[in-house]
Amino acid sequence: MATASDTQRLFQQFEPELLKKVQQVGLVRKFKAEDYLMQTGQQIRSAVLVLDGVVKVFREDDEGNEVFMYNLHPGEACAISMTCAARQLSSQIMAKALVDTEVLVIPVELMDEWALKYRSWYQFVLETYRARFEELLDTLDHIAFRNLDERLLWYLKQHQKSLKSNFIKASFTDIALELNSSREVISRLMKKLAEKGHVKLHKNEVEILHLKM
Amino acid sequence: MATASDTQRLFQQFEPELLKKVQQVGLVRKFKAEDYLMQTGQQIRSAVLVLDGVVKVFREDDEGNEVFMYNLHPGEACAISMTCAARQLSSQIMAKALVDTEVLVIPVELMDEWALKYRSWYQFVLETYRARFEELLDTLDHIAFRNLDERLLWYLKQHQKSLKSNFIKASFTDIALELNSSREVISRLMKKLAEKGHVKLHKNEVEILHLKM
DNA sequence: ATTCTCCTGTGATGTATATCACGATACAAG
DNA sequence: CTTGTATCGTGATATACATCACAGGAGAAT
Repeated sequence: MATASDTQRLFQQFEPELLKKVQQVGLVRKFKAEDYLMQTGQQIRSAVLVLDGVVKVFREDDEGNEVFMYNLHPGEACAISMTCAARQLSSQIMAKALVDTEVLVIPVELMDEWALKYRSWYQFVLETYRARFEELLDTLDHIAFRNLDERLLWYLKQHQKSLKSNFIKASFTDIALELNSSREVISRLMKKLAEKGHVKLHKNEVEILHLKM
Repeated sequence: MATASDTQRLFQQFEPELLKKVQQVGLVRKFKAEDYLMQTGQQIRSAVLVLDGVVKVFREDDEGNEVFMYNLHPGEACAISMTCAARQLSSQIMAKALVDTEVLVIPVELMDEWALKYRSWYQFVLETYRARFEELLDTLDHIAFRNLDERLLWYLKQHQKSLKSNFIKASFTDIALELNSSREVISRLMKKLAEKGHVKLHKNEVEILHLKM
């Protein structure tokens, strides 16, 4: 459970007055692992700041295929929620808690007000955009230029970093869905990684032993 | 050549005072078709607003492969330049004039000042981000989910719309580069499109006759 | 006119990945 | 224990696309 001092630590770049307001008006919402924070088509009415946990942001097409966009961690915010909120638009993306997660919800009306009033809030919004944009570009690079084996490695690294754990609880079917591939292919690639000693395979779980960086 | 009244028309959402300032301090820079406005690694010191022409924004990897991101049109701005400028970072992207182009360059110092002072500037920055982000997501969708034939059609449509012309001056080699494919493959796909009556092929030029939308 | 260079067309072949088909194993529920 | 339901492994085949090899044509330069 995130405390007031956690908030302070995560957003220490905020001016004291802004920080106080954030704590006053921000609504804390909790999500269990696997819960959806946002779904395609859903109306957005507020900005979302992550306090604790990890949120996977991704895109889904008509046939249920998905593309991973990026993970959000404590102290980070969803860029989409910020701009869509500002214009009352509906989201084109999905957001899902990877583990138990807490977020701070800021009503849309305040965002505009704060942007004009607090330099640190404006900077935060801008930095959020810049960071998400760069992550999205990184994802684009991988999809455009890399083969599946490299993308699988990338996937494993991302999860290791985001979850701060060497154990990834996911079936090959899950992983295949995230990478727009198929179970059989993931199975074969994982076997190769296991043979090279990079991972150890368990039922419904991949243990990361050592990934060359 | 873009006039003061063009600027006014393109950015009519700006408050009168802001518009005046933009015209006062904005530096007009002209680029010929094929000129680069920005290259990977280059330091960014200003925001760029497009007044006239079309600017292609794309990414390039180490081996010279590229991914198209989006085109910028009059009244639009480069999101990358905005955030990177704000943090004095270097760009990870390339920007190139597709036709003769005029842009308005705003020094980075003013961006922050204006954001706190003019609501319409802040809105503009936010809207720029939102729009570029969405376009990037669209691109991501195409690369992740579509086959080359669909992506080629998409490419043709984009150019038709951006250039407001049915004639695309580009060799198959150029197009292949933009789509991360190869000349031979584009040649075969174009032949199919020509057989279906969608395009007519000329030397170094593709004429769009009728694209199913 | 000759040569050179760039653009295009096309068959043959290679490679990465998807899909199909099937069997084996593990765990949960009855 | 039995049955059902996910999960995983693996060979065979199919598909999209890249790459190779080569040839013909168009325009620029000499």
